[in-house]
Amino acid sequence: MISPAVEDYLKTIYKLQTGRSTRNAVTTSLIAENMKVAPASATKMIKKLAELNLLEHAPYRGVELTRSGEMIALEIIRHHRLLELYLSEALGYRWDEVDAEADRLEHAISEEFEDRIDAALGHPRVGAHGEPIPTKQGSMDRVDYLSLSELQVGQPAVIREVNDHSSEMLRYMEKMGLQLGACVEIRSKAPFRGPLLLQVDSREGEQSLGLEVAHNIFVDPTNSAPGRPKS
Amino acid sequence: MISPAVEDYLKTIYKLQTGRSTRNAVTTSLIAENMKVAPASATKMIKKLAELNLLEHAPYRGVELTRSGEMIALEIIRHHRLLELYLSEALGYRWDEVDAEADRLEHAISEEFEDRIDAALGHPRVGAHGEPIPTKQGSMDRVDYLSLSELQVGQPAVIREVNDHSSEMLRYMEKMGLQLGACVEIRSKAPFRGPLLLQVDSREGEQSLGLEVAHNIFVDPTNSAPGRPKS
DNA sequence: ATATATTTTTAGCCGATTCTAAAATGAAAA
DNA sequence: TTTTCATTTTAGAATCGGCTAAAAATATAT
Repeated sequence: MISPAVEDYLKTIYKLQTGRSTRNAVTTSLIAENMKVAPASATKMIKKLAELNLLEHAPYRGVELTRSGEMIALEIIRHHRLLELYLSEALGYRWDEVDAEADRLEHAISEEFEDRIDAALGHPRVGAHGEPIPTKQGSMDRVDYLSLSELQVGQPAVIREVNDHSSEMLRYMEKMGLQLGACVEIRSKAPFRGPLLLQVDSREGEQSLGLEVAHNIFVDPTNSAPGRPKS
Repeated sequence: MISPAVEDYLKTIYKLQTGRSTRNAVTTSLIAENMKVAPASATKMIKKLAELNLLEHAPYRGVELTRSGEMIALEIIRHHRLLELYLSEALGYRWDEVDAEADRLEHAISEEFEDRIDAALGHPRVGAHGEPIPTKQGSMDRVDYLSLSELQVGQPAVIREVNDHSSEMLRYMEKMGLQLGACVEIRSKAPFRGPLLLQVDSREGEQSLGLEVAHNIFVDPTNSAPGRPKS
C-alpha cells in the first residue's frame, strides 16, 4: 500500500520539520532538494500525500505532517537506526558505511525483522551515531545536546551524538578519536571563526578541529569529575 | 539498472529451467503462473529481457536464459539462500519463516552485505533447506539426491534437502522430526500410493507419512552403518 | 506601487510494470 | 485436412514516479 517513495518523502519531511537547522516552514523546494528530485516532482508527491491524509498542504506556503504521516516517518527512521546499529554491531560495518546500507534495507524489512534485531541489540535507545531510536509506538525523546562548537573553553564534555550527513566527515572524526562516549575539552578557540584546540580523551597532546566539523558533534558537558550518572 | 522485477523474472525462469519437475520448455504461461501475473504481462517482460540479451525467445515456443541472464538469476538465488541461512542461524527465524523475509531482502542488499553474512556464516555451501548456494562466480553444483518417496524399504538414509515451496509443509516436517541431517528409514510402503511407515532418527516408534510430503524430501542413502563420510 | 525575480504549481510527456480484451498462432481432434 | 481449442502475442489503457516547459502566485526591489 505505502510505497518506498512515499516512505522516503515522509522521512525527509519529518527530518526537515524537526531538524535543528530549520525553524521555518517545510517548503516544496526544500523537499525537492533533499530528495534530489525536480520541484515539480515534489509538488506532485505532496498532493498525493495530502490526499492520503499523511500531511497538510497549504499551497505555496508549505507542508506539515499529520500524526499518521509522522508515525510512518518514525517507523522508517526506527528501521534505519536499528539497521545501522545492527550492521555495525553484528556485522562489523564501519561507522561511515552503515547509512547507505540502511537506506537500502529500511523499506524492505518486516515487522518481524525489526523486532528480532531490536532484541538482538538489547532494545537500544540510541543508534550508531547517538541519535535516539523512535519506539514502536511512534515516540522519540530527543535530548538537546550542545554543539561542540558552542562548548566553553575548559569545560569537559562527553560526545553523545554526531551528524551522519557525510561519511567522509565520519571517517575524519574517527581518525581524530572523536567517537561516541569520548571525553573532550576545548583548550582554546582561535578568533575569526577559527579552529578549536581540543584535548581528546585517551589521546596525547592537543588536536585542532575546524568549526564545520565541530558543528556536527554534539556533547554533554560533565558537571564534575569524569563518570557522571546517566539521566 | 536492473530492476527488482527483472531479477524476479530471471530467478523464476532459472528455477523453471532447472527444476526437477520440468523437462520441457519454459513457456510464457508457466512463467506467468509462477510470477502470479497475467500472461500478457509475462510476454511483455520476456520481450524486454530478450532485448537485454538476458534470454532467447522463440515466439510461441518458449524461453531460455543466456549466460548473462543465468548469472543474474544465480546472484539473486545466492542472496536468497545466504539470507535464509543467516536469518535462521543469526536471528533465530524458524525454518518456515525465512523464505518470505529473504524474498523481501534479496533485491535490496549490497555486495558488501552479501560478503559479510557469507563470512559470518563461514562460507556455507548449502542453505537453510539444504539447497546448494551458488558461488559469487555463478556456479552451482547440484547434487542429485533421492526423493524420500523413492527410497527403498529398509535402506537407511540422511535427509539432505527439502523443498521450501510451502511453509505449512515445512512446519509439518519439523513437527515430524524431519530435519536436515536426520536419519530415516522406511519400514514399509502402503499400496496404492499410500503412506510410508517411517523410522526417524531419535524418535520412538514409527510415523506414517503421506507421499506428497515424501516427494519434497531428498535423502542420501547411507551405505553402511551410521556416520558415513561426507562427499 | 509597480516591475522584477523567485518559487510553486499545472500541463503534458516518458518509462516501467501491470491489466483486459481481441487477434494471431500452434496443437489436437474430427 | 479442416475445425476447434488452448496458448501466445498484440493493442490499448492504467498507475506510479520521475522530467521539462510554461503559467501562476508570492516575494523583493526600485
